[in-house]
Amino acid sequence: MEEFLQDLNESQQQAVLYNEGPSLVIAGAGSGKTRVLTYKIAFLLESGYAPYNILALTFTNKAAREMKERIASIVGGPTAARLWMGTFHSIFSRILRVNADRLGFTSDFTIYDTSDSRSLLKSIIKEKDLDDKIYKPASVQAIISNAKNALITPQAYQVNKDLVESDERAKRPLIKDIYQTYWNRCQKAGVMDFDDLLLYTNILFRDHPDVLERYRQIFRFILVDEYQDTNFAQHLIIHQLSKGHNHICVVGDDAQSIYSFRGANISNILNLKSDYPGCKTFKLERNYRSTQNIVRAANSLIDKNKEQIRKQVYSENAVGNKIDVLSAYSDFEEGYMVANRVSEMKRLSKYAYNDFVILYRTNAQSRIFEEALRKKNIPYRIYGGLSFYQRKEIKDVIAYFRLAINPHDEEAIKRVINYPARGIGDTTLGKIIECGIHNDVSLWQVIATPLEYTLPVNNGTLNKIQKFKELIEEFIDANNKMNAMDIAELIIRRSGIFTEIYANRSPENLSRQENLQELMNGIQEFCSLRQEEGVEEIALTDFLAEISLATDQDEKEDDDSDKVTMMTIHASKGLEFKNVFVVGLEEDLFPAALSKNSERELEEERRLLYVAITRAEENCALSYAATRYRNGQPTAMPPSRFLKDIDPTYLNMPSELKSKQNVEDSIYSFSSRSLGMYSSSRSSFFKREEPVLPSKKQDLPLKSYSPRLKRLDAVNTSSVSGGSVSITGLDVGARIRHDRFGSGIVTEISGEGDNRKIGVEFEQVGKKQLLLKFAKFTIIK
DNA sequence: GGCCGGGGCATTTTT
DNA sequence: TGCCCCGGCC
Repeated sequence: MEEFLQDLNESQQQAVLYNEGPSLVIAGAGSGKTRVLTYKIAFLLESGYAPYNILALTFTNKAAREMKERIASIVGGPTAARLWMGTFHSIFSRILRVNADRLGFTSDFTIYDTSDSRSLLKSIIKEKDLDDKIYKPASVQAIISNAKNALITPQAYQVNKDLVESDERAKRPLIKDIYQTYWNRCQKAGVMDFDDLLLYTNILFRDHPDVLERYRQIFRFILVDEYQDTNFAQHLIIHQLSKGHNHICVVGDDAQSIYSFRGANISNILNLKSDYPGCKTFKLERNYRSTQNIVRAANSLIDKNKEQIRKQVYSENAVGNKIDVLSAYSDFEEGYMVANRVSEMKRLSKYAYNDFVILYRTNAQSRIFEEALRKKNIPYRIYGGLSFYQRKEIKDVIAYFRLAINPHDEEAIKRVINYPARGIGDTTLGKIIECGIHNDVSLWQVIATPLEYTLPVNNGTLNKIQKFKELIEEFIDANNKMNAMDIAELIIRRSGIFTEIYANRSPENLSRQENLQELMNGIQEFCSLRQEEGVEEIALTDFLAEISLATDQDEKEDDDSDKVTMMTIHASKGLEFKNVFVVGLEEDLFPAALSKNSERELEEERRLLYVAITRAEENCALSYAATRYRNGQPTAMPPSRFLKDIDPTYLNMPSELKSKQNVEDSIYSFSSRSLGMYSSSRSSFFKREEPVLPSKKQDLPLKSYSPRLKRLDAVNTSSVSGGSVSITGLDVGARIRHDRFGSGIVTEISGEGDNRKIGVEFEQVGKKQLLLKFAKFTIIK
């Protein structure tokens, strides 16, 4: 440990060593926050805490994975693996599964992602004959999500005057009913959405003190990363768990709180002291990332925010260049200026394309930079877009997986009841849904026993439904007997998806085939990882539990080619680049027009720019355009007010801005749904009488899975090599090249027909099993 | 079921 | 200006 401490500066050391009571570590940008967190955990382990007594929460899978790896390198893999480390959602979904019976769920509940819940809301709105122009699914979803994050159940919502009146004012009085219906439907279907995972955890702890007490005993030390991004539900879970021992350390930076629109509440960190009396604050103020000019410029900007914890972030790196402010006539020209600068800088210095990032406020801005870079032959990559698990073909397969585990899952049923086409169209589905609502049962119950619920369909349809039911039952049955890999295969084959997707070699199908292959590789990798950890039988449930909470946010590690990066500022949090371009610094774009309603949101926009600037290690440039195509129209754009917020000492201003003051001193109007709207019900949450949910007796042992699925490739490459057709010349000893795994030697061949697989010893990645049906590789000799 | 065209729309998106 | 969704049509 001694030698580790030498890696830390004074304030980092203090933060690591103080563990007697609650502490808050304010970690300025680039101040070595992760290092403190990892060393602190290592230190706790050394001071006698068992790994399974430490709970360490992060917001992203990626952060959890990285921290786990770093801790493993200090204390060893097996110890690190026993830590309770993961995202809020993954850790508490594990806890919910173990205690599901207390909440009227089974441990097999499935998880709705954002699009599932939106789709359910859509159908509810339709069923209620409401106008979806007024009850926009997305807005309704946001309102419900906010309510859940504030721990307001439908019952509580209905009696909450503020909320009900606010909805009435907005001419949407029925939101409370939609919420109630949505809630009931999720229960019937045995599913939870992302927000439910946190809300039900709170309900579990509130209504079952014995459970809370048990976890208080287990989690003897709690650490939370990125605390500025916690919402009320998360805050309360932590508060409940740490009550008593108060061994809690939260790390964060209020200046980097940029997710309030997702429910994050900056006051959680600002007011931490009142929640944890005696809380010690440590400030990590030395920035190791950026030049002095960049740090000072960023400081001068964030200084304009009222709501913040004051700190003195400083750098002892070189003074560095001033921040360039680039003024363009048009968005078009802005693209060219940036592209030109990239090539100039690359030519004049030793920079690689990887050293550059273009950060924008909205995804729509990327186009123009793409064009400009392409014209100059500058390679680039764009982050954001459809994640792997959101691709249609993947969602389809996963819907079947979900049904094998939880056939009541409504959205999964809707998705695949007629995919591949089996003659159960919208009309029939509509009847099934109606019948389910009428009898207060799940769709699956109607499908399983249509006669019992007098489903009004003809015999032909009844037959088709029967077939579908048998199919799903086959999967359920198989799921009880087979491991993840085998059942995944079975599902893909028996559902008809295989036939569908491998029917022809159209480009779309080829891409689907690749994605399907990728999914199988993902399961494969998941299984082999788990096997390495000594788990023999890997159930599909475990895989599903993992990927339901996986997003594709992780960066593309296997693409190490030299490219300029483009992404939104939000996506850039936590990353660093030598050279940063922050583009589109214009009023109504950055700050966004909608954020000008309130000072709060404006401050968040300012923090967003702070985050953007502090990504830079060596150079930073801010650009704006005087005109920009917006909604088809060329629009005059005044420069962003934020340009005035930065101390000009650290800027190279264009002469134009120096002379005339066209940054308007605008009058903002404050309005509408302020952040306080949910506050009235919050504090009383733990006292409120809630209808106790019916409980079912079912107890499952805690499954010990460690979430770490290696990232799947989300990018469509167009290379295709047919391994699925002919396998002549493929024998033990043959040398093959695989798209992903590189080259290797075939060491064994096994299985028959569709099950035929080969074992390959790859040079880079070691031994892998490949299903011939799916594997794409070429035989080299 | 798939294709086409019109209309509405257009912040950010850790799980 | 583009994109996405829906409705109408084959």
